[in-house]
Amino acid sequence: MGPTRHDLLTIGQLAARSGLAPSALRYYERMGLISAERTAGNQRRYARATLRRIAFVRAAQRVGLSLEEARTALDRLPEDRAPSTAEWSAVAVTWHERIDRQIEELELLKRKLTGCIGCGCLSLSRCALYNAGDRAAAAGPGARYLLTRDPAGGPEPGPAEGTG
Amino acid sequence: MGPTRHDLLTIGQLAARSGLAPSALRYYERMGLISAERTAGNQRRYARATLRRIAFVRAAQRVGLSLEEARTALDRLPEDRAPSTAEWSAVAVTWHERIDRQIEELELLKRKLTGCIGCGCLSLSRCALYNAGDRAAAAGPGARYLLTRDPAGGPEPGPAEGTG
DNA sequence: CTGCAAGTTGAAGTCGGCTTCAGGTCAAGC
DNA sequence: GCTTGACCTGAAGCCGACTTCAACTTGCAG
Repeated sequence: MGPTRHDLLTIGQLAARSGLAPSALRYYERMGLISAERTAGNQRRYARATLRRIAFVRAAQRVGLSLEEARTALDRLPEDRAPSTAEWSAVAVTWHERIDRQIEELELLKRKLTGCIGCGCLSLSRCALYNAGDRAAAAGPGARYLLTRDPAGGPEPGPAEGTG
Repeated sequence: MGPTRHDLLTIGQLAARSGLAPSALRYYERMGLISAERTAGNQRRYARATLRRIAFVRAAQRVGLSLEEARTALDRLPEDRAPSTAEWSAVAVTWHERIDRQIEELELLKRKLTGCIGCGCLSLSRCALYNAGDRAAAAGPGARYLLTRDPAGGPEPGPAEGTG
């Protein structure tokens, strides 16, 4: 028994339940994150499991993954049922590590910043804050930061730290 | 005395010393972050203090500020000399707070993630990770994270990698 | 004086994650 | 059967922080 008609959601219903805009859902579909059946009239109808996939994607984003990375991670989980504890915990542990790394780097930044209060130098060659020689600082065009700002504020992509 | 000719840097020299591309320096100028004198032939010549301004901007970016915010912060520091300890510490304290907030949110996220390992639910309505009711989660389209990704050479950030 | 690297400009392109728009179609209540 | 609102599509726009491009000018070594 596949999903009955009652289990299928229109894009509007899915949008309401997931908190995402219909346009975002269509975008997710283009990105290969979710999929939908179609009615005879070509309208999307989503299975309930789609809600779980969306939950996963949103969680992945919170951890700092791009949609592309989320898609990769998603491919490792079952499509039509809730992941087992083992399956989910494998993912969660990885995410945990990511978060720890991010926190670590922020701690480092904080320490350097504190040092800079003392030195007041702000020179390119000497300032520890500027020269923080960690991966984040040296990271190429792919490097991004996960930054939280006040909701009232505008969007805020991280520094591009591009080296060329 | 003002800067002598020897103290003035071409855009290429400034780029080499700051690690930024010339195009980025021109962009910073358009954004009002730095400025330059011009030669008779209209080429930019930068005072050495510009290096300090750039250092400040890059540091600001690391803390998660946009260039616009960096400009605002920059306006509070002296243009032609190193900031005093008091001046710098006022700025640094603010940045410190930002970092602390970011760390706090990551810690929260981590706790929720840990909880999710136990529950394995990943349901939109119940998953604490998805529903993390803090500002970051609730923030609309403007919400962004400051995410550190591995540079090209680094270890794979692949989710769910070999942790199972 | 010549030759060429390095500089100049404005305009357009890039990336990610969407939103918005225009113009047309579908589903369902009355 | 008609109306209305939800849905469809592809294309374009948006944000920030840049880069890239084309076409042209400067500055300096030889």
